[in-house]
Amino acid sequence: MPELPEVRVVSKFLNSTVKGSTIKDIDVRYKKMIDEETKRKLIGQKINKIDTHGKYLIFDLTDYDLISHLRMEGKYYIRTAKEFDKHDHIIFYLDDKVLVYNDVRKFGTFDLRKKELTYKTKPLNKLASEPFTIDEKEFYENIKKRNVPLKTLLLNQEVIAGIGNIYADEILFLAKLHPFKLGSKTTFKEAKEIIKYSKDVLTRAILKGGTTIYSFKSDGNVGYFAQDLQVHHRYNEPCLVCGTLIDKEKIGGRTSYYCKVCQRK
DNA sequence: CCCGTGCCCTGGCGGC
DNA sequence: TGCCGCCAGGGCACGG
Repeated sequence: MPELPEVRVVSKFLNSTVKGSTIKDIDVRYKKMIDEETKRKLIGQKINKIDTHGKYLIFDLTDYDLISHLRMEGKYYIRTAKEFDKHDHIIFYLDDKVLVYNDVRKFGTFDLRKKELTYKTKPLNKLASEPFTIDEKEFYENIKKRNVPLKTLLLNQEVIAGIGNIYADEILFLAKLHPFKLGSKTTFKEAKEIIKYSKDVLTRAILKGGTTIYSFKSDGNVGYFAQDLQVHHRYNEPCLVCGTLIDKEKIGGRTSYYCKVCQRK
């Protein structure tokens, strides 16, 4: 599931392949994904660049911003084969190549906004800052008043942007904080540790091309951060710090992995 | 306002 | 081998 590092990798790929291209036509093969009016507005738009915010990709077009969220399995690739894959849902016919959006689960979303409304309307209006730019004090005050587990707060994009299930587990493990620890019980020092390790993990993941678990691929190449994961998906394997077997539990509906000895409540 | 639950969707896997 | 049921996951609507 693409999180901030994977989305950065995808945007780098898109900037290197479709920046400067113009959308000549679009084939919407899964109608629910892009409506007719949006499709009409997109045709003729030039792609100036592709930005990211958290897990969102933002195509900076001539008159609009196209906000793309990959959710679990969305991916972009430049079409080379003649045949479609059954999960190719949107085909962007650019002036010089064909860009394909492929998504097995069909969970990905597209939102088109006039530029002045991009950050004033859904889905970006309530989005928090990324760990790299978030104000520590503000983050602390925010989680301090919440009676919910840290794991849930890290996954809340209105609290901090870009962290998903995999990196949330890694961050809490490195910060030695129990995923069930409540935001309200967290100290300023601990909040700062969370930010510090968020930046650390995400930066290292970006450098490795992201994490490839399940079926995430940016452009046919895999990311290599999976081998660096210290707790996620390591149920019943020894903790790399103390040897205790890693626990697995659902928190807020999300499977969470943690070391009950190293991570304090 | 705050928090928890269920839904969207499909492939993969365990169980029989 | 085949089929069924369940699980995975991000964000949002909805309900208490």
